[in-house]
Amino acid sequence: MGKRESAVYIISVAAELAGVHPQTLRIYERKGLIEPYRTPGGTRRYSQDDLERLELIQELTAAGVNLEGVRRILGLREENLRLRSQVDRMRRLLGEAEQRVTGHPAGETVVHRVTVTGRRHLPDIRRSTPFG
Amino acid sequence: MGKRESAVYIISVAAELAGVHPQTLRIYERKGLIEPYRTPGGTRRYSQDDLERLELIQELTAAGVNLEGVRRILGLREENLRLRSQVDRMRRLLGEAEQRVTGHPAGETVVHRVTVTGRRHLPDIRRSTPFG
DNA sequence: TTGCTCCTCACGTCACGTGAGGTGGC
DNA sequence: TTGCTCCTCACGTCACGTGAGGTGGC
Repeated sequence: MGKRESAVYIISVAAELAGVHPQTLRIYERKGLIEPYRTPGGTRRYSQDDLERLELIQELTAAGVNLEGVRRILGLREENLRLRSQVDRMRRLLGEAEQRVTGHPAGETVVHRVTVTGRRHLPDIRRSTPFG
Repeated sequence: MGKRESAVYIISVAAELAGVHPQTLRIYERKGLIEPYRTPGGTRRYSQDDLERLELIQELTAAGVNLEGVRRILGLREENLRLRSQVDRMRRLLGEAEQRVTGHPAGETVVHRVTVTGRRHLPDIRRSTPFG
């Protein structure tokens, strides 16, 4: 969060863009929700990523989540995204592995074949619904 | 939550076991954190699963998360656990698929082989750290 | 100097836990 | 009847956002 080059917004601008009080941004930082880059002089600089994170924070607090809740939810969401992309990657690898065995491209049938051979169900990721 | 047979604790007992006020349990229910079984007469009955969920809720509120935050965190955690077990299952399937190709059991080298053939990294699940 | 930054302290509002008060069925 | 249940309403505390007040560097 807050790479030197991309951190371009001073706190008043970031606050205006996010629609919050500058002091609110300082509170968010103290509570560990966001960590803007600091210039050598000690002033905060917010990046575009920071602004997107602020938008998420706004959504959650508007929905009634307090700051400690927001902090944990952001962490869990990140972890969740990591796990999702990992599942996607492994699903692709399984398709490729099957193709090497059968000699033709993987389709829906591949999932079935792998399932049968492996004696296990391959769960449908589309079932997992994102939260909040 | 709250299967008929396993829901054995009346609210006063559940509250005592969870270390909270009975009225607090009613609040948790109104906020959608927990849903005990109801007898035909309309009284609440809590199961062992409910009590474990209450313990989680206690941990989170003690850490300063408010009830809307708890509600979402519990949902995200569940989803997270589902994703983790899905990754585990697919990892096992990949090992089995590789064994069929190479003719010998999968080990650390299998991960490497699959990675090379698939031109992608197989992320290490042990990297993903559980949250709060 | 002006307008920003930094910080801390104080107030108002709201969420939530506790408790009281009044009801009804085993 | 006693002790539980159900519900709603009220109060106290705390978190958080807003704002003021005083500082210092471009």
